Amino acid sequence: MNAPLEPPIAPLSLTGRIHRDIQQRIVSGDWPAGTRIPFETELAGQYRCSRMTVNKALSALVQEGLITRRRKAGSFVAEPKVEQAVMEIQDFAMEAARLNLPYHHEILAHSLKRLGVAAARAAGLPHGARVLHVMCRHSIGERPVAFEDRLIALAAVPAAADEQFDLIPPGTWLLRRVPWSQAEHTIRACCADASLARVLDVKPGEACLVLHRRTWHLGKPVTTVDITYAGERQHLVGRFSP
Amino acid sequence: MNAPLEPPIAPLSLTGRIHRDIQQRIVSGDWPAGTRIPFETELAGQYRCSRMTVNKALSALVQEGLITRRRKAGSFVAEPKVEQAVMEIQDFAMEAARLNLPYHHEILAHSLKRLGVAAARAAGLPHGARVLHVMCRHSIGERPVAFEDRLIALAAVPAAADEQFDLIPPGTWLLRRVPWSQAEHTIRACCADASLARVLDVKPGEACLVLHRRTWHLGKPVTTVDITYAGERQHLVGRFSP
DNA sequence: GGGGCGGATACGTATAGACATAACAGCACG
DNA sequence: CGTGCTGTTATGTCTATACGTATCCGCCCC
Repeated sequence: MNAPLEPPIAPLSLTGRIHRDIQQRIVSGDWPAGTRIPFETELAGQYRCSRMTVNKALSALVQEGLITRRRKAGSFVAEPKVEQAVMEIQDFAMEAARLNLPYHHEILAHSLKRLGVAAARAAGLPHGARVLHVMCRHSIGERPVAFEDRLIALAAVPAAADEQFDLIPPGTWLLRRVPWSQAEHTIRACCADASLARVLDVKPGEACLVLHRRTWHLGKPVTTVDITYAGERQHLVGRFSP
Repeated sequence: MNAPLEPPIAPLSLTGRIHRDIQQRIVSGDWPAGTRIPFETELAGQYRCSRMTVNKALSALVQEGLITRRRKAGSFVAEPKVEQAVMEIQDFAMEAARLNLPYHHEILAHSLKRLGVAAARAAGLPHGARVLHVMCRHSIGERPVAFEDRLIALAAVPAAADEQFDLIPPGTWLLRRVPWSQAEHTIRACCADASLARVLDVKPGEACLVLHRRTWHLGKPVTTVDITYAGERQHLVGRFSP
């Protein structure tokens, strides 16, 4: 069922054509939300194919959230879930490569500790949990672009205790080694205080973007990170379709 | 094929079980990226079902981006596209309902105009295009939560010219009436200047989150909006899985 | 008039079989 | 030695059929 996702150079399969035709009529506004689309049997007649072929196309549209289906009632164009957007979080190294500038990071702090009560609650970890605390600055060219403040739960990632992160930044290291099954993002704005301003080379009081991310694996916390982007030089971008 | 997305209260179909089993092994890290998953015929044997049944489950996994398939070679666990996150943008009215507080909005400005050169470029519209310019404040309870500054291209949405937006805020109105096929988000931080501080009831200089969204329909711009969230009271949250 | 019942309907799921196609592997021939 | 042919294999696609099941709609009876 990946045909409709690929460039339509290859001659589309029948299922793919049905899928594309209906998708076009929906996104073009031809069939607004709530429209009842033809029954499986009707479509099967129109395309001179079996009901299963139509069914595969419609099932794919359900999976994409474009239609909903009810027994006996029929298939209907779904309400657009516009409030969901695919947000692409920047990878600093990639961003630097795109700008043709060198990327580097510096480890500012690196310590093993046990969490106090307040810190444990903030991180969603049990009181006294052993964690690795890493602080790190990312730079593109000569300008700092972000400050990263991260806790890694050693219960979930024991190997992190032996890692210095001097060659690979902690985010990249974790992505490569640890699977994750759930995550949560929070994005907010804050004003840079004196120490943050110094680290990021911005004026004190300048607005910064803070991305807070918590990651779990099979219900157990893996890592908690605050990434503070340097002032108005940085922003997050996302492009998406319904 | 929507079974695996629903709560598993209903007894899962065979296709759904195969789907879930494989999905679990992938997200659990049991089968890391690149692992070849059993052939369709093998799985059909294991589950004592026909190849079509397995095929439907695997097709759904392809659509979700969890696996890739190559003829003759087999099916493989895909590289995780971790940098994609589903970001849920808050709907003010819904947020207010959740807090059991009244929501209301006020139209602060409402004018028909033609775009100057600079404004047209910023909005991605042709110079001289007729637009509706609306500014609006959203409040939950008695506190303002966001300031909305929106341009609506009348070429794409002629009906907007006759709408006062006094009952329905412009964002909601557009969502209900106009289909869209592409959008772009930019999130950045800014410091509130004097007028913004007054509108949002925050201290001048306080950091605010700005969500800039441009929407197209069939390649033609529909609307451009800046939503400025009131200081540190507001933030964006997203929860997601690989 | 209204409430319950049953039939018709449209989707949900699964089967078995068929042929097409891409790709790999091994063999043979130049 | 490498190049091309061919057979095997796994997926891709489609058909025809079957039965389950939720739901709608209209009929009938009270």
